[in-house]
Amino acid sequence: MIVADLHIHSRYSRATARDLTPESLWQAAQLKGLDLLGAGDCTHPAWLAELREKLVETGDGAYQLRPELTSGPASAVPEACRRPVRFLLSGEISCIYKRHGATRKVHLVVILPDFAAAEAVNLRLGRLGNITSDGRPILGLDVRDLVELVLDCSPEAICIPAHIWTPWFSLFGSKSGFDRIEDCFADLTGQIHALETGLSSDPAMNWRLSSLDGYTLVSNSDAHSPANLAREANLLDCPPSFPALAAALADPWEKGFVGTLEFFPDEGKYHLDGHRKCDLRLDPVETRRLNGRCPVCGGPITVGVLSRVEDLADRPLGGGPARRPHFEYLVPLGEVLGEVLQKGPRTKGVLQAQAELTRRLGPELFVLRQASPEDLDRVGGPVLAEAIHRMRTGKVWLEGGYDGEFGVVKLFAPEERKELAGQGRLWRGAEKPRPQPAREKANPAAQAPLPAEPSLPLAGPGPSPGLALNPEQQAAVEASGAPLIVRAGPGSGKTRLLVARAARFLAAGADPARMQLVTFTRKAAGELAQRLADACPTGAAARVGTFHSLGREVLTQALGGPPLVIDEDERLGLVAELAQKAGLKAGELAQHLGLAKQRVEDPGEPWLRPWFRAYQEALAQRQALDLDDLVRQAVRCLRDDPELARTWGQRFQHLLVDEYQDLNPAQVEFLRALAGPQCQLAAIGDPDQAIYGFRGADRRLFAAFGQDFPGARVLSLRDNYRNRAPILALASALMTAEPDPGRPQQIARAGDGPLPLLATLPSPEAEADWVARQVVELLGGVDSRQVEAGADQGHGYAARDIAVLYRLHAQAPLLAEALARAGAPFQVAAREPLAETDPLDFKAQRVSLLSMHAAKGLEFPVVFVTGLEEGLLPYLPPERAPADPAEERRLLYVALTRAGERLYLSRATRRALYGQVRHPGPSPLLADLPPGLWSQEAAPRRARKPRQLGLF
DNA sequence: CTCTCCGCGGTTTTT
DNA sequence: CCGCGGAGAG
Repeated sequence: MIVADLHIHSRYSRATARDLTPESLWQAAQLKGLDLLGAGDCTHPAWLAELREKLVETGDGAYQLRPELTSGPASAVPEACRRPVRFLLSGEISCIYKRHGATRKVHLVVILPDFAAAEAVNLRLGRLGNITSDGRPILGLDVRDLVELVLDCSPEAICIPAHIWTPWFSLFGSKSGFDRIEDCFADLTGQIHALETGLSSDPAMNWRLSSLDGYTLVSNSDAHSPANLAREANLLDCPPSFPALAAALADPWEKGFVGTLEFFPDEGKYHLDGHRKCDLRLDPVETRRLNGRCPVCGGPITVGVLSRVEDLADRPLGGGPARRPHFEYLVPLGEVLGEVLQKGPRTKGVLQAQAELTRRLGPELFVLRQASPEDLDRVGGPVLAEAIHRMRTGKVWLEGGYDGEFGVVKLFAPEERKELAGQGRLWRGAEKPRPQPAREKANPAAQAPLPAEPSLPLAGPGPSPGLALNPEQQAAVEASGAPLIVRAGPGSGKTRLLVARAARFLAAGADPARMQLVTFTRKAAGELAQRLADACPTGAAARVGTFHSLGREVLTQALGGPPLVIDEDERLGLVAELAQKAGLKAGELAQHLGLAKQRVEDPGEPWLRPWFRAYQEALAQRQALDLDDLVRQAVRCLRDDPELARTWGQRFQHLLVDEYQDLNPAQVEFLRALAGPQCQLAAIGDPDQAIYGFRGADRRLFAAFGQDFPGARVLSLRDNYRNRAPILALASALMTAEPDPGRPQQIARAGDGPLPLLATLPSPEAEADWVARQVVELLGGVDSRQVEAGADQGHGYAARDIAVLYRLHAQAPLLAEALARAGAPFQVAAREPLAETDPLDFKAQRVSLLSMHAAKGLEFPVVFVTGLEEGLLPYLPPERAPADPAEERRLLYVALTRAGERLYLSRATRRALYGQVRHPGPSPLLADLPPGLWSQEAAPRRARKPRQLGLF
């Protein structure tokens, strides 16, 4: 018979002992009596490298410590404990993701056959998230997809859902788990053969779910220090190797899975229900009676494992399958000796006694399970013999753990303990106390079965109710007979309106080939096309494209073939050549030429004209155009060729233009040429969200629509369905400083919410830490330490609900580091879209870090807007022209209105930019936010120095 | 062709 | 300050 502990951690995991090395594990395994040990944290590159260096293959599917590492003086193992220790490669991965509308946090233990498999898994995981910052990586990844990935890398790999009942991080957890395994693993459910019951439940509790009958129930220590190894473990009657283990887990009765060594589940941290903060311990019946609400603080009670088992059980107390594996309860030897000696379990006397016992009798598990009463008496004394007898027979006092508080197991009654304390001599030779049996540990769930109350899965927000429109939207959809421009603020249903209008005219018989929707980006075009297809699934789709694609089409006809467009590198090379001749910086010339190209006419600046012409000539020599020319030259061709102008001017019955505030003069000219008298032109946009002036967009064209398209009708959408009232109030207040008679007062239709919060931090590092702390709290904690530190109950937000915005990409690394340290899954929006994405590209379940510009058009329930400082917003580049302050105000407006429910603002009072340390005051834009509309974070706690976790 | 060292420039971004 | 690109060496 061998004893196996398959789930532990290394020193690279959070809150673990620093002395967790392969050598110390080898030593501790022997002192405990383990034959087979999952080495843990195999997803961490540094730990895996260390394992590769220090372990060698045994040749039969396991590893062992290099012989030369077993001889150091520090690794002395008493003769009585010495045994071969086999290692396997194992690890635990934390998945945080949204599924069926609710946030899920599920931990998975993975055991891999060899280093090649571990490295293959790490390569894939490394692309999905940060696996270097924590031995137990936290990934924004559906655990079903993780299983697929692991099996893809290594078909023999063993996947075991970890501590399946803990409320916060598990398959069946009350806080973020599932009710059925199939709901979690879907089509891959069949790949799961074993479940880890965790400290707070024992096999008997699990037997009450007939749905678990087919699974092997395993127990592991989840140790964070060598001392905790084997506090739970598995008994196997098979060789200590990977293939034998895999076979035993898949076919326990035939292949030698014997059973488990267990904590008294009461001792687990989440056995009962309750509130640690409120000092409230409840059993499931009481929780029911209180309707799940804490009578002290009113918050939801943390529902423990016992309750959860009751909820999902379909068998009565004591019920179970016909055939049940063996299991036995243990109390760690340190705790037993602590009671015997009336001292704490980690005190010097206890440690000495423990060392003496293992030296003279054998490993801890032998002492606890197998040593004869006589031997125990001889070495430890009668009190010890009695204590262990009671443990073995289950005659113990139990006080259930709850809400992260460990439970208490006592082998002696209080009055016995008093008696013992008076005796003085407890260790070896102490008198045997009168045995006074305590409550027998028959079954932990000593309560009457509870009436089953179905726990409903959280319903996500329902689908948007078709194309239901408010009266203003309806008017904008119907309007015809004149050019139309609609001013549509954030969250006013801009896209819905465009789609509804197109659908309405298509339904009325408009020719789809003569209807064109125009956007700026291909992404926007794609989304619009999709929405339109959804809205009118039967009819032929209208044309949806970008200004550039439309320009290309015109030019193709004008030139009798598709134009050749030079790519960006080529263009920059060309400009650089010219710049050298001109004695200018390449970047500077490129910018001027680029801006000039936003207009149809050649530039007016005399100094620029020759270079502009030279540039155009160079293009002509190559018979090529640049991207801006697609629109500009199309307009010129339409000007010069009446026949072409007629064709295109008559072509469209409907033109629908998105983001009109971002147009440049060339694009307006283009529209004028395309919108003939028969054409219904409808434009939509929001001049308050015009943030691309720096690349030639001219928001004044929005107001000038009436001049460019005479007889135009102007409408506004006032209802805002996105931003909670306090967020909208703050954003609106920001814009009142820039008066605009045409601006409608938006009406908050999304309901009330918390006030936006501004935090002032001493440094960018502290700011990043603050953001990370808030994120962790919003996620309800990403590890148990945070949960136990009272990281609130969470708010039901998933990582993908949260965005962190900044003015400069240079701010991103610190924020990313802080989130990585905090263990929150995140992604940084790349400046350029990544050329290659992983083929197994899962829907991102991560916090998004992106620039305020990149956030345009997006929305998130929770938004952080960082770096609200003098010099950063509005941005004042050192030694350069300052950014347009009005545009920077609109940029902040865009940023604020990305937030649906919660808005956090932050600034640092020290910031180093380009090597210069500055002490900026608050952004002057903050002065325009009336004090009543936001709250301040009072004296933020100073950031703790983060412990260095990784080497990478 | 590849490596290293030095100097300088360094918002925001789409086609 | 620090990353990238150009230049010069091997």
